[in-house]
Amino acid sequence: MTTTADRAGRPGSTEGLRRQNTSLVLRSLRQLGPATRAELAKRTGLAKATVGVIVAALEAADAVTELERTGSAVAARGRPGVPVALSGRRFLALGLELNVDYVSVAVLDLTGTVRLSASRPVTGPGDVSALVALARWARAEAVGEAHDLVAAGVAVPGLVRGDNRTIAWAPNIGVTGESLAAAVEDALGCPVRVSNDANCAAYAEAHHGAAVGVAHALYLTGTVGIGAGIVDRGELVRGGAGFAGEVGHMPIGDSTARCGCGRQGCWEASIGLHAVLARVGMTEVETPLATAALLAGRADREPAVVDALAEVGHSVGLGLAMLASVLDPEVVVLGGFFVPLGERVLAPARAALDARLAAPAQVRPELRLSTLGIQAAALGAAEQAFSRVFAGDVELA
Amino acid sequence: MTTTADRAGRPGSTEGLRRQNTSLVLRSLRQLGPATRAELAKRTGLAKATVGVIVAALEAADAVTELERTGSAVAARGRPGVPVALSGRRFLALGLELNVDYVSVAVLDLTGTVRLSASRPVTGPGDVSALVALARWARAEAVGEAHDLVAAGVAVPGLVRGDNRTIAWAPNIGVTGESLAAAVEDALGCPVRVSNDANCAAYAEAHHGAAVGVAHALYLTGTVGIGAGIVDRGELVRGGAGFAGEVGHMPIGDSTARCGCGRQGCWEASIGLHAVLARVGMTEVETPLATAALLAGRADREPAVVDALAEVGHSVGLGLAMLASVLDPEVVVLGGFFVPLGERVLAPARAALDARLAAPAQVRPELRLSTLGIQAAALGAAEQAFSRVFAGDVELA
DNA sequence: GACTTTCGTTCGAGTCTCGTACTTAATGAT
DNA sequence: ATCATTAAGTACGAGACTCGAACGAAAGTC
Repeated sequence: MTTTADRAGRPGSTEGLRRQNTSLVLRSLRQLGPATRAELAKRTGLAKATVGVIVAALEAADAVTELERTGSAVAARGRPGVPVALSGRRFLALGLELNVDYVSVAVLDLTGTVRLSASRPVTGPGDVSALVALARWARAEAVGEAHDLVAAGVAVPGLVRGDNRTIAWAPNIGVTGESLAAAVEDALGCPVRVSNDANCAAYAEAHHGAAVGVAHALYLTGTVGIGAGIVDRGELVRGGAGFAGEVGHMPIGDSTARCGCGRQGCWEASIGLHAVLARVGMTEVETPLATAALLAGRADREPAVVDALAEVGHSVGLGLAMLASVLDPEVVVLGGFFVPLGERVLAPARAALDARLAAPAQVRPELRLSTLGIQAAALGAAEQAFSRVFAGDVELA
Repeated sequence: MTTTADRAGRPGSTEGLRRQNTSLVLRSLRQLGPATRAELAKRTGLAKATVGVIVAALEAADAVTELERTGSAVAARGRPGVPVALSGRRFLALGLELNVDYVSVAVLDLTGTVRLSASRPVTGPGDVSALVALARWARAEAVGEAHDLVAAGVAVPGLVRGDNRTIAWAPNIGVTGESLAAAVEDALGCPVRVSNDANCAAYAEAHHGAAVGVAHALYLTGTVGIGAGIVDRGELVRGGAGFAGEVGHMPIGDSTARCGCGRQGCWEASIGLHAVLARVGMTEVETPLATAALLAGRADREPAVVDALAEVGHSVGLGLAMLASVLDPEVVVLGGFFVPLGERVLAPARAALDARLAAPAQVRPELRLSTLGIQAAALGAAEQAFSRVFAGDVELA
């Protein structure tokens, strides 16, 4: 059992202090954009001299670069400062996703720019060798000899333990244990962390997508199953074993609906892809997203489909009401097959949510659609790989 | 809107480093008990010399004391060390609870010992002057001139904003805004933080009660309403506005049950005190706890009551299944009127929970009864007041 | 061209942690 | 009894870091 003693328990040396302040500068540059040293001092509260030293070290490590002074700048009074920005020249992070019908990869640089992003369909579920091949290809393509790969992350649809390594249960891809982490580590030669796909996607939306800068966000993904990722105070809520966010089998919606898990009344059985298709008498095509796009097309012509989607939206809203009561997020992002369905699901979900808000003082969380699409999980995995840098746990040198 | 930039954003000086390491030593003493300087060095990873300096400073501030060498110690080889322990001599924290039918107070010293604990019934709901009087009395009684009051906390049944000051909505006590915080601050002359009562109780259980040392715990309180407190990684999950844990009005259980809030199907309408009493045809006596004790007595004689409580337990389990899916706690603590009802509710709740666990890999969270009773919230408020000390945010001097 | 304003750096002072060496206090062997 | 051994706690100097003040540099303004 995890105890509170684990947490926050490392001794701090002066070197640690340096890392801490360095990460403060890095975060400031990442979140608030380029700035002169003087501006950075104001932003961070550090002394001008300290910022100077830190920036010099970062510059030497090729983590930041001085920008050309923009001629269009407002003519200020004194000596103009030279803006410093994060540099994408050296440090990269890599994110992978191993899913049922595809594998994908994203490479991110320190500035947050996506350097490479690709998906490939796979024939069988849980094709680890395809993932490793994709990883190797991405490494050769985007990283090469000129860059340093800081770390990598792998997103999987399944339960991953709190060690960010061990897959406890992932029936859809049929991979368990630490073998996946080991295989990818071997292929890339850098530290690898495995995470749940919804958690990764949530992290991605909170850093790049529809919920940028939001500290308390909830991400709901719809594929065949339903999964959630929870961001509280900017950090993922993982739970005791690392299994938080497994919302697909909560008893919500139609209590008679049979679920693939063998029980009745699971949320997934009301709003999962198969449930939606059953409602409108449609069969699945290649991917959930393609299927949903087709469905959205039909909704333009058939009022019955609109009604069916409204019912789905209602169940979505009911579940979100539950989650909002528990977690009080500022923004809820819907991903997966919900994106093509758009307002047809969102609007009734909002209505159901409004009807279910606990207190007058409580504000309905904003419902948004994912902007990252299928790349969300891989992107989030990459961003998570950088998180240790921005947290000051690891040094750029 | 809160953004991620708020978090973790203070610059670190060498002085801050010192505070950080000092808090590391304090936490080690609090969680793992007294230890010699050498043992502390091993526990924390700090150098022996550093621990010596830190302990000397803490001793000078009367925050720790050297213990008499226990004669019964195993005869070790070299020079025996002198154990150092947290001292209760100087620093105290005070916790208050303002509730519908009572106010209560708890005073805690640095060692975690409860120095004073008292409850008083009040005539009208939200009797702020009674709370202030109790606070003054406790200050005179337990703090006096000999001690330093580090900080205080107030627990209230209602929605408190993330600033830990502003009450946004608390219909049961009819107090809103910052007036309560100001009144208590004025009476005590130390910083005051206001929090939700369930959050405080959860914090108390995680530090003193049924979930000591558990990093991921969920607390469920039953009074007239139902509320939850969420502990993740040892810290309270507050949500965007600070309203996380408002689980009473989630749509769970009997979907036709009418709730006091005007809607149907709220969890509270199935497992709240009034719902339970209605099931067995009983009326409320003075307090929820007394009522539940009476009810437990009836259950010894009347099988129908046992059945009714089993139904309640089932609904409790259903809701906990939901919460466990979302949050994955290691331990769930039930408080309030659930305590007297004990296994009569717990056992069916466990059964319902087992039937609803999402994945085979998922372990059912342990269900326990609160051990702190009515004092939980006040105790948690006091403990929270100390949290800034143990986090290294504030110095003992 | 002198003045003002602001940026970035230099430098010395002050803190803090750390490793080493040293002193102290106990046990166990001779 | 005496001395080696073992381990705890302390003293001290080295090294790292941040900070404020002072200073030089690079603009615009009068």
